[in-house]
Amino acid sequence: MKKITLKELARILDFSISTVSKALNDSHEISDATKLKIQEVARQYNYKPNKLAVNLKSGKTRTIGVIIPSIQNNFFARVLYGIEKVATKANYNIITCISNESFKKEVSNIEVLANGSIDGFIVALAEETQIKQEFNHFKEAIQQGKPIVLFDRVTYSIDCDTVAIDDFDATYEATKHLINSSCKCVAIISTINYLSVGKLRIEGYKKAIKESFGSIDDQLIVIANTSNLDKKITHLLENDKIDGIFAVDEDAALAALRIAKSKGYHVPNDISIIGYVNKKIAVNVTPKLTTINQHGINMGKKAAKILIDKLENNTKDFEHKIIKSTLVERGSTKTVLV
Amino acid sequence: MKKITLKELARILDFSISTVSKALNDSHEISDATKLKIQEVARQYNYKPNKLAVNLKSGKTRTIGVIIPSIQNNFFARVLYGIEKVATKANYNIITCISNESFKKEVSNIEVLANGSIDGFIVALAEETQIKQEFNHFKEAIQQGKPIVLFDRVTYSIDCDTVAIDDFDATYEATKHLINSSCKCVAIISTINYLSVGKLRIEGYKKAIKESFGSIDDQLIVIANTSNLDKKITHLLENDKIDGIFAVDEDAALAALRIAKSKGYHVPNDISIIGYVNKKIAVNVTPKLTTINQHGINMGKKAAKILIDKLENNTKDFEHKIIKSTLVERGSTKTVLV
DNA sequence: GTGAAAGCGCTAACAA
DNA sequence: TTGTTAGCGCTTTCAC
Repeated sequence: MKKITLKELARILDFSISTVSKALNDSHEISDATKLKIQEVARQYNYKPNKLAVNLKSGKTRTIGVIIPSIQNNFFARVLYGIEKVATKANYNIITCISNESFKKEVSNIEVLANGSIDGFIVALAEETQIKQEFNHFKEAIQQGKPIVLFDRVTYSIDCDTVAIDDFDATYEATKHLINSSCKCVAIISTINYLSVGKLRIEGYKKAIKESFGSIDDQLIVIANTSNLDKKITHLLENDKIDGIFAVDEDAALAALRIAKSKGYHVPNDISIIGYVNKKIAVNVTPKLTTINQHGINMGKKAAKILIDKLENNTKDFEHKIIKSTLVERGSTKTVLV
Repeated sequence: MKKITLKELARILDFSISTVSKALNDSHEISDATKLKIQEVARQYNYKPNKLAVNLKSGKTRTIGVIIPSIQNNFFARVLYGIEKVATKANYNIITCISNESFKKEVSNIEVLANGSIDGFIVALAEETQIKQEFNHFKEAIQQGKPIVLFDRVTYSIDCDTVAIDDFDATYEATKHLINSSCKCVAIISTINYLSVGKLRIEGYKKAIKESFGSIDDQLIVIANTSNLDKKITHLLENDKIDGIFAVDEDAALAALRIAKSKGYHVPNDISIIGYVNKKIAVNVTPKLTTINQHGINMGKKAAKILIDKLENNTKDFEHKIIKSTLVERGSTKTVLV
C-alpha cells in the first residue's frame, strides 16, 4: 500500500523502466499486449506517477498561483470559486495565497511560488501595493517566464493581461439611476479610495453629477476610513438636502443605511441608497438594498481562461477584459420615472 | 534575468556544483572566503533554488493541502485565514481545493495532491462524503504517509487528528439560554441535518429541552432544505405557542426572522431567535441576531498547528481537539432573569 | 576545503 | 517493439 515507483513496477514486471513509462503513457512504440499487461499491474499496485518528478522533468506544474488580498471579502471568494471551476476542468490545480493587503507578503508569495511551484499567476493587488505603485516583483516573475493575469485591482503599468470590473461605467449609471428616480442631491461615500476601483467609482459618480447638475459639490464626496466612517456619515446627513447616497463599498452602505434610519429618515423615500454590497447581506437588511452585482464568478472564470490559454498556446499579446456589472434594484431606491 | 541554475552558477564561479550548493546552504565544509564569494555572486544573479528539484530530492514539499467544501461560506473562509496565518509563519505554503460538497471531487483532490504535491492535508468533509460515510480515499492517503487533520465536519472512523466545534454543548447552552430568558416553547430549525454538525446541534437542543420540560415535541424539530424552508417555517409558526427558535444554520435563522416579522410577531418579545449566523449579517439585520460565535480563525490555526507539528516531529498519536464557541447576545433574545 | 558521482522519479532521444 | 542512457536541478556521501 506504500507508494510504488516506476522502477519497482519495472522490476516486478521484468520490463525496463522506459518500457513501463511508455506503456503507461500509452505510447505507440509499445505493443498492445505489453501495454495491457503493464497497465493492469500498475492498476493493481495503484501506481500513480510522482508529480514532483514529472514536473521537474517537464518544467511545467499544471498549477496556477492565485494571490488574493483577503478571503473575508465575499467578492474574492466568488472570484476564487470561478477560477477553481475553470482550472479544474482544464486539469490545473490552484495554489492560493492571501496577501492580507500587505505589499511584503505579496512580494514573498510571488517569489516563493515563482521558483518552480506554479506556471503562472492570477492576482488582485494588495492595498499596500496599490498605494506604493511598486510592481517590480511582478515584472521579475514575468521575465522568469511566469505570466500574470491581474483581476479587479489592476494596474496597466506591467506587461500582463487584466480582467477588471466596469467600475467607472457602473457607478456612472448607478448615480444616474438615483438622479432619474428624482434624487436632487446625491452624495458618495468611500472607505476604499486608495484602491484603483475606489478611485474609478468616484470618477463615474462625478461624471454623472456633472452631466446632470453642471457642477460637483465636494462636500458631497466623503472619503472615510473604518474608524471615522460613522462620524463622517453622521456629519454628512446633517445636510438635510441629501436625498441620495452612493456607497462605494459594503461598510459605507451599511453604515449609511443604519445612520439614515436612526436619524429618522425613511429609506428610500427621504434618502435612497445604492451600494456595492454582497447579495446575502443586501437582501437581509431593511429595506433590501439596491446594489451593483459584480459577477465575481465570471471574473474568476475569465481570468483563469486567459491564463490557461496563455500557458497552453503561448499567446504573446495581452488582453484587457472588462466585466460588465449590473444594477439590481431592491427596496432602497425609488422607481425611475419614465 | 532568466532563471539561473546551480550548474550555471558553478561555471561562472569556476567552482564545482557541490561546492556552490554547500556554500549556499552555509555548510561548515566550505571556507568562509569561498562562501562569501559564492553567496555574493548568487545574490548578484538573483539565484533561487528550484523548488521542484529540492522537493524531489528531499521528498518534502513544505506545502499543505487544504480541502474545503465551499468558499462562499464565510466560516470556511475564516478557517482558511487561520490556517494560512500559521502555515506562513512556519514557512509552509497552502494549496487550496474546493470540493464543492462533492464526494467525487474530494476523492480526486486527495488523489491528485497526494502524489507529491503536498506533505499533509487539512480537510472539512464534503456534504456527500458525510452522507456516504465513505472514507477510503483518506485511508489511502494516510497509508501513503500523508497525515490528515479533519476540521469542523469530522469523522472519528479514520486514523487522524480532528478539530471540531463544541456543537452539542453550544446548542445545549443556547437552548438553555432561551429557556432561561423565559421562553416556554422552543423550536429548532435545520437545513443541514445531513452534516455531522447539524446532527450534533439537534442533540444538544434535545438534551436542554428534555432537562427543562421533561419531554420533546417532535413537531418543534423542523428539518428542512433550501426549497421547502420558508413553507416549513410558515407552517411551524402557525403554532402560536412558539416563543423561541434555535436556528441551526444561517439560512434558517434569516428565514425565521423574516417570516416571524412578516407574521407580525415582535422579535424578541413574542419570539426569540438564536442561530449560527455570520457576524456581519447578524449585526445588520433588525433586530440584531443573537448568535453563536464559532471562532473559525482559531480553528484554522489549531488545525494547522497540529498538522505542522505532526509533519516536523512525526508525532504518532492523534489529537481530538474541541474549539469552544461562545454565545453573543444581541437584540433577538431577551435578557436572562437571574 | 573542494569536487566527483550517485540518485530523487520520471521522460525521451537514441540504440538495439 | 523494447532497452539503454542521459538529464531535469538539486543534495549529499565519499574520495581526494
